[in-house]
Amino acid sequence: MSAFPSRALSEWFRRDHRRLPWRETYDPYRVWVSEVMLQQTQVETVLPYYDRFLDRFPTVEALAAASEDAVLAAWSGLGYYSRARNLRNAARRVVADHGAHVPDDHERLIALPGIGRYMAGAILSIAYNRPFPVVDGNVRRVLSRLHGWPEPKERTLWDTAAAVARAGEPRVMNQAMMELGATVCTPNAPRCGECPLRRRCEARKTGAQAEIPLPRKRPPTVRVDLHAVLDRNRNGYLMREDRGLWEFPMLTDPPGDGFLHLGHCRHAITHHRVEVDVYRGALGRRKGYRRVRFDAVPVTSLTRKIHALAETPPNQR
DNA sequence: AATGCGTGGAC
DNA sequence: TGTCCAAGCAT
Repeated sequence: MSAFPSRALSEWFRRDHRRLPWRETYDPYRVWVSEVMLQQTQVETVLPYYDRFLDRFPTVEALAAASEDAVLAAWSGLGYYSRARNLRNAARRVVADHGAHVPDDHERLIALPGIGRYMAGAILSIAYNRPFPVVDGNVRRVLSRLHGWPEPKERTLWDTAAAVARAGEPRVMNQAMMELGATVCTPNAPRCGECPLRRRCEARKTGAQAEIPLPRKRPPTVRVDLHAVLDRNRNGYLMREDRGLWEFPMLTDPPGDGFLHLGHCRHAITHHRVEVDVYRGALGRRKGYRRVRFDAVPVTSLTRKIHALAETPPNQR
């Protein structure tokens, strides 16, 4: 077994990595914020949020002192809002229990809400340059192809990633693997000609890049028809707020007379001036209806518009 | 272990 | 236009 080509990889990273705002510092708090934002979220999406969020909450103390509403407002549009609530709660604990110092040991990091094995490894390696592994989707794909594993075991991936982190400067090695997966070893049409690992890559040897790694089995999509209730009263439309997100009440059965199905009323959103009534909790969270898969819901594209409208003060409309 | 979480990009 | 997909964390 030949050694991992750490030199080729680190030199490639130092030369070819994208210059991104969160790569201008190793400040643990900033690294942490970037990792939370980037979780399940693409770089392009995060870009407009990152600096703004840190202007608003420049330190872990500032974040800990902020209200949940203020943090959610800064997160609005990024999705996965429990990330923002966990981040704030974790910041409060860092201030209360660790003297506002982001922990530099695995046990204390992973005990914080919203920090799992990946994020602990990312903070330890990138901020503190300690040799802890990271396995995200990018690393998984790069390692699978490199070693020719169509269905890699988690255990094997983490063990292999740990060896990678130790093969050079941890913050460079880990970021290089993720950057490689994001920019070169992409899911479709990987640019193998530019890859610093190409001479060792098993998938490339056999031309099996497209089959490695195999997609994970997904449960079949269950379709559920949902009806958003568009209840126009004299002040506007009835809406509810679910932890910072505005939406129409939704029912599995068609609403009765006096209500309109949103699906028939798309124009209403853009053709009327919408005033928002806050409708809190009377339907219960998801009670009485189920949302099985988000993209099976026919009102998603409107939710964002509603959210934007709800945030605009009435005197600006 | 299987599932929900929100958004945006690919096709 | 709709449908699928990404891929970390908590539960």
